Amino acid sequence: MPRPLKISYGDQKPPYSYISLTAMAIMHSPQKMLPLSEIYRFIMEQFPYYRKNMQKWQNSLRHNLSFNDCFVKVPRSISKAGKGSYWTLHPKAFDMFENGSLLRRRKRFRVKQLDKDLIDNKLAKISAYSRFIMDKTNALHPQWNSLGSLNAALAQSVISKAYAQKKPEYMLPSHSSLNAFIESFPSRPKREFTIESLIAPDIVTASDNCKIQISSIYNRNWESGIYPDLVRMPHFLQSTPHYQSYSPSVTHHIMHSRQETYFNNINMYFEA
DNA sequence: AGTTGTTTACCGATGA
DNA sequence: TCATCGGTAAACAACT
Ligand SMILES: [Mg+2]
Repeated sequence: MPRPLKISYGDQKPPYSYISLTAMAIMHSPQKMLPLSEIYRFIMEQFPYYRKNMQKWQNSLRHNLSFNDCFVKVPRSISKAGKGSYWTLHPKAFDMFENGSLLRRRKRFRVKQLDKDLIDNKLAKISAYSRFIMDKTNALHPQWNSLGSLNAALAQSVISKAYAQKKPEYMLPSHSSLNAFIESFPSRPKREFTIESLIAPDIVTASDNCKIQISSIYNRNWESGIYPDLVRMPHFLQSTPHYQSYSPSVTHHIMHSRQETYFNNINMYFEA
């Protein structure tokens, strides 16, 4: 990663690309991830050049965050307030700026298309799983699917009570067996070379009111300390017909990666 | 209304 | 030289 600079560039433009500057900010943060506003702050504090024309270079920086695979979003935990996601580096991009920090890298970091296909498959399974959950919820409590004015707290208590009583129709696989359970769902066929499928956004519609979008992928271990504060896979009981956002986690292994654990962070939106 | 994030497009710079 | 990397502008969706 680019070095911290004791050198002051004054009003001169520092010899770093936006990618370098962003990586610098991220690597200097305690948890190796920052919200967008903190990336701004770091750059402006370190380099006076960027205290002017903020709308322009911040637009460029946002473009870099989205465009480059080396930057991935990490969803905020529900407990933490905040506007956007955290941004971190893809673990395989951590040594991207090994030899100094030049304006231009040898190669632009890209995630293998095969990996993206793997994510797509997993996403389809999770989508099917969420549909299963939604259908099951609707079957058990069809009245909850009717419009709006449901008492979410009441629904929560009803279901958590049934769950505590271990009523079989309410039970879900434990978290430890969840991955296998999700894996048992069918995946989507390979992406076809039609215009529509190539143009289609990476959003899979599980059911009418459930959208799932890949938020980030990374491969840190639980022990690495950088692991974000994720929320466990929610009970289907939590998916009341109110707008909610979850960050379920799913593990899978990718070929040639030995001890690394890949995590998909996926935002699921349920709306009434 | 301002922020955050995605995407397309164009062009200059740069490295192999 | 040529493929690609980086900077910039801009349209736009979605969220707070
Ligand atoms: Mg990205």
